[in-house]
Amino acid sequence: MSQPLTLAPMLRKLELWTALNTADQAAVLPLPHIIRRVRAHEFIVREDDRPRHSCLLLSGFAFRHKIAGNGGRQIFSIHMRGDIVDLHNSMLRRADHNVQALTDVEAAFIPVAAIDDLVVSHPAVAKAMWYDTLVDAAIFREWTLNVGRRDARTRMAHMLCEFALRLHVAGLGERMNYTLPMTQEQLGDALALTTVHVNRMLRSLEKDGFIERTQRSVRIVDFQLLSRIGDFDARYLHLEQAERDETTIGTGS
Amino acid sequence: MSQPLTLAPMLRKLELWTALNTADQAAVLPLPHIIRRVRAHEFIVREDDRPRHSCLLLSGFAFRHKIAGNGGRQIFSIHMRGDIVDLHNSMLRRADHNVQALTDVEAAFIPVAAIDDLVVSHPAVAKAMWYDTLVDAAIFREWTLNVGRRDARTRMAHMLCEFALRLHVAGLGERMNYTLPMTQEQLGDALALTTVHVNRMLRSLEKDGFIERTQRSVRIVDFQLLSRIGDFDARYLHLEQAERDETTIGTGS
DNA sequence: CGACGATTTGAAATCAGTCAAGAGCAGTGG
DNA sequence: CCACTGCTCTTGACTGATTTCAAATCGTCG
Repeated sequence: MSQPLTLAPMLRKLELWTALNTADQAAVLPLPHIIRRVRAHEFIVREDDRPRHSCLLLSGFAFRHKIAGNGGRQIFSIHMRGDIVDLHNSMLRRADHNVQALTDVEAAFIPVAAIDDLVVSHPAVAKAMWYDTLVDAAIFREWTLNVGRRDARTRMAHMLCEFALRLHVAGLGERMNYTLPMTQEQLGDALALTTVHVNRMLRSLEKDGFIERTQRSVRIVDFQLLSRIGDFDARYLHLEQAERDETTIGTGS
Repeated sequence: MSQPLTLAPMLRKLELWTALNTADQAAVLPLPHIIRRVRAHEFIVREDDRPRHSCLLLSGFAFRHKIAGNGGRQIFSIHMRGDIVDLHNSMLRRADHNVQALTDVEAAFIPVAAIDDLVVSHPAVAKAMWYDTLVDAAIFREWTLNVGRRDARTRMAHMLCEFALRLHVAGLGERMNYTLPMTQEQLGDALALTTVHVNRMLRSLEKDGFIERTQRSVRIVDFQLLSRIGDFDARYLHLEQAERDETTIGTGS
């Protein structure tokens, strides 16, 4: 059961969305949970499971995806520290997609029943979690737009911008300079492109001076510029509150 | 403020997801609201608005969409009677996408503040609404998969299956025989295809005997078969409860 | 009847996919 | 310490599904 502050990243995430009073905070932190390490590539939830736990990421990266009948894989989202990664599946009772570890992961598994009780007794927490779901949904919409209506290069640039911002907000990644937690194949499955084409688009962005790269590490030369190239407008991430007390990420200074 | 049963379709929808006791029902029905007619093509919410009402569809169809920088439009979902069509935008406080009437629409506009109060005083209702958001998100994921990983014909067939089922559940559409509320251009924006290609795919499905069509009306010859063609598996709609007491829709009898 | 939007069809162009192969890099074991 | 293995990244040539462009037909409504 470990120290009482293990679930602090969850509180941090929820408070991005709504202010929580002391009583609410005091209800979240002592939620029962089990810490477990999950190896890269292991499944956290499988489609059709009936999950009995919700999973809070403490370190590492995970992703949601689904396999089409023709074998194609579509990745829906990438998750990082503080994300409650299968609130969707566990609240719906029956998983409609897979959640898999991208890297080695440390996670807190919270019994669904405990969350069920919590949301009844603490409406403000329920609202924060609901809000979290709403933001997830907003990101899904943006990804649909990305895949459906943007060309390959724009899509790629858009993804790089989203990563930069989300890593920054999660307190990972050093501003405009971060390491992608995924291979080009996985990037392809998120963008609905082939590995080959992902590679070409990355090189194209590099050649044109929008980014610098070595292996997985990416340096965004000018965030504003890449945003324009990637048709990226951060509003869909609903981070207004989070950004209030941050220096603007776009200035690069 | 009209009769006390105007909001019954909302109750019906929420009870697809969770049982509500008499007190909860009695809290939903008298929510303050204004009935308004909205003409086809009119906007219900615009990106960047700060909506002060949530909108329950009583009749007609509406859709959510967003315009990319290159002018392309991506439709995220189609809504029908009983759908609470901008819970997303109104709860997030700042709209990140547009909601527009597809046909002439009759809708009940409920003040956001009233819903805010309701979810604090009635946790079961809050949970049902949250669940509704979760199902919306599940549908967004499936659409991303559709657009990202299925070819044009499969995508088209998938959409026709989803419509059949959802119209049926909403108590509209006559089983395997319904009228599409949208033009081929709008279908294209939902499937991320051009009008021309939508037309070709429809004709192809028709030629091969999977559907019959006249104008907007569609008859699905064999639902099981079209499901196979469209890689359609209804589980993402999370209708288990709803289907429990329905005769199987697939048998066509 | 005329007009306008929606549907249909054909031909040409293109973006991204497929196929194939080589290069780089990390970990393993001899 | 180096060869071997396996994965990821990179590149080129070719293919093909879908788009683009253009024009004809259909339907509905004033």
